[in-house]
Amino acid sequence: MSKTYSISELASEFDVTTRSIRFYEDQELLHPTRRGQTRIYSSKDRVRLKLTLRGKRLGFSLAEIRELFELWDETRSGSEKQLHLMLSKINERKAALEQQMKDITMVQLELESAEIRCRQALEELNEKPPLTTTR
Amino acid sequence: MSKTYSISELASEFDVTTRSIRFYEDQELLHPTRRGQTRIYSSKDRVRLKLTLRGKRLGFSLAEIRELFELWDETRSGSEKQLHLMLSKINERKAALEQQMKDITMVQLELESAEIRCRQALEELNEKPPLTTTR
DNA sequence: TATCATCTTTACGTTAACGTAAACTTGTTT
DNA sequence: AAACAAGTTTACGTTAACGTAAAGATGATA
Repeated sequence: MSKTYSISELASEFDVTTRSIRFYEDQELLHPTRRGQTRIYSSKDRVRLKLTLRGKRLGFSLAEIRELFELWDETRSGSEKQLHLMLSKINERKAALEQQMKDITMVQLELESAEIRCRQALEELNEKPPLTTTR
Repeated sequence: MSKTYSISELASEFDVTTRSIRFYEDQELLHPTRRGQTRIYSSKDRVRLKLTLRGKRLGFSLAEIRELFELWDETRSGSEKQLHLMLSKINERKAALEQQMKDITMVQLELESAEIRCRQALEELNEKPPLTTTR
């Protein structure tokens, strides 16, 4: 038997609420088994949770994330058509991520120049201190 | 006088609805002037709209974007305290963006390997075609 | 002058992603 | 046995970011 996790273990490891984890199950992103009425999470579930949170950080909706999971599952034993569909989805995502990279780079540049302007303003404040605080 | 824009000009240029643009004004992200009751957007407003949309693509909330705008405006004639606050905000954002970069890189790698696996599966389908379609 | 196209305000509706509360079961500790 | 911790279901509440009428003002055009 490989390792399993309780809901609160995963919650604290990834710093999310149990409510969220149950919600992700409701949205069919996770499929834990049960012992009695208690949820048991496999390491596959753990990976899925990790991927889910990463996807969220990237701005994907839960529905999109689910779509990707389902596509991938279907692809593992998929027909040629399924495989081509998966490939096109993959390329959609790749294009979106490239756009995001560009956006981030732009904003980083803007932040850089903003920082420089801030530091210059600070220097000027120190070179020409207000009269009330001089001497 | 420098160039001005109507609401629908900006809407079509950036592919957003006029509803959104008015909403951004409601959230104090834009501050167009008026001619009569009609909104007139300056090129500064245009830049702000562009930055707003870019920020959104990066997962910033409108409130966060507004906060950045306000900080920047206050910083242009700011006290030392304001400048330091701005610097720390800038560094917060930089750290968040670096994390996003890492996330994107991870997902890109995963997409790459997924693509490879897809292509291999396709090759295998062609090498070993199902009996029903052979000859 | 009538009809548009474009703009406006007001206001209720919608969706996603949970938060929060209530009431209950199950296993463990005192 | 009583209390406590951790889990459960059910269900209503909340926030952000708009969508979607409805009803009216304004200037240009047929």
